[in-house]
Amino acid sequence: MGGTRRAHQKSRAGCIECKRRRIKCGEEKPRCHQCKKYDKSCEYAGSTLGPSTPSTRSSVQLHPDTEPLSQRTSTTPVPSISSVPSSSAHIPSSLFDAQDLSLFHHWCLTTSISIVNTRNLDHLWQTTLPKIGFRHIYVMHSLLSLSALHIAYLDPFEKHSNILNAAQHHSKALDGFRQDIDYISPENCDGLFVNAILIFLYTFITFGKLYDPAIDSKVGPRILGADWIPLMRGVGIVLQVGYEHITAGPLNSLLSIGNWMELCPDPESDPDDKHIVRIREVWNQGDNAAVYDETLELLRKCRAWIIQFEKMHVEDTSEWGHSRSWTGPFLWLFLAPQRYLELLAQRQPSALLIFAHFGATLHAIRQYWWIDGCSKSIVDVVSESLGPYWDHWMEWPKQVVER
DNA sequence: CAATACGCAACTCGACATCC
DNA sequence: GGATGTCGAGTTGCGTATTG
Repeated sequence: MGGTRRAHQKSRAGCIECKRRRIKCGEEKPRCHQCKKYDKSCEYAGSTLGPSTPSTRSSVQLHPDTEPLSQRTSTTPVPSISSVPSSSAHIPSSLFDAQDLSLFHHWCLTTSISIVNTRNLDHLWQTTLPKIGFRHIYVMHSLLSLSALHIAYLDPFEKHSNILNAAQHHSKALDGFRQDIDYISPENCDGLFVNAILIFLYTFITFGKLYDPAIDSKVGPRILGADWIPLMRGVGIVLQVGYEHITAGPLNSLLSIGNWMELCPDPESDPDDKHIVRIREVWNQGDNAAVYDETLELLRKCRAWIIQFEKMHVEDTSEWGHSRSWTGPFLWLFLAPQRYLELLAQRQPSALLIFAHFGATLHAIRQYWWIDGCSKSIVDVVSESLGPYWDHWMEWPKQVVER
């Protein structure tokens, strides 16, 4: 005791173990010096820890009523699980507030089995994903955000507050994703991959039926890729590094692409194929024609993929493991050429037109609640962006989404 | 004696006030 | 409006007591 203390530089993002032990963390990644020295598992919080978030040492975070949900905005850091470590062994239960636990309960009982609603795959959403969520807190945030959106979808009276709550969790899920993607390893590639899918679902849901102009004034840019195009690149990086590990693990079934490679667009089984094919006239021989042609062929394939499941008998889909029609949009978005996504971001008319036809294609799988309303939003936003000059080419997508 | 626990000084940073 | 200062809540990690 006595004397002056040694001056020191404070870190702001030390690892969970060093914080718990109240010792200096050098923040080396993937393992800090202290954790290496004492052979501890070194985990960094999956979300940004705002300077004003309550101390992780105090256990006062079980306080659902201290801040009305309606006052929670994306710029107001929500106390509670923002600093939960990514290891289940280190999650103090007091860091979850009662509302989060309620959302988790809803995920396990209801939302998880509503995503694809197929017996063979429900287990993955209901059990495997929460397990990954215990290891990677950003995945847990994603699960909670989808759960909140699902409640908002089911109960219009609770819509506004649940959408706000979902936005909070989504923002933390994104923060964690951004942090972890710089350190892809066998330990986190499952978490990163599954989080990308969940973030994607979130994006779809929020510009579908649950779109709320009071909360989100920039739906147009979001629908046209402001959110999901950068995410697409992230998924590509995760799969480049972790593909073998993911396919060898519990998420294997999410990566299985069945007969996609052999699938051929078939005008006979798709009566609307002519509407898709005809938009080639728009870019015929012009700049980027090859990119648009390739993207359009992928879209036709995506339609063939969805249609084959519509026509399958239940016993056939069970042979497949489950109906995979819901994966169609993901496959198209993921396989679309990078150049196409750039052209879409630039709002080139041909790219927008293809995207509107993709929107119309989504209409075929609107039985999934998370896609309900997306097709109309996409077509509306594209139509507004293109203007009346393109109405002739937008006729069919507009018709489809009004059905 | 090394590892762990934790009191509390030092520090950070947002909010607000004041001045230019 | 921007720059600067002050305040105080919250966070970090030094240094020491305790434990095995």
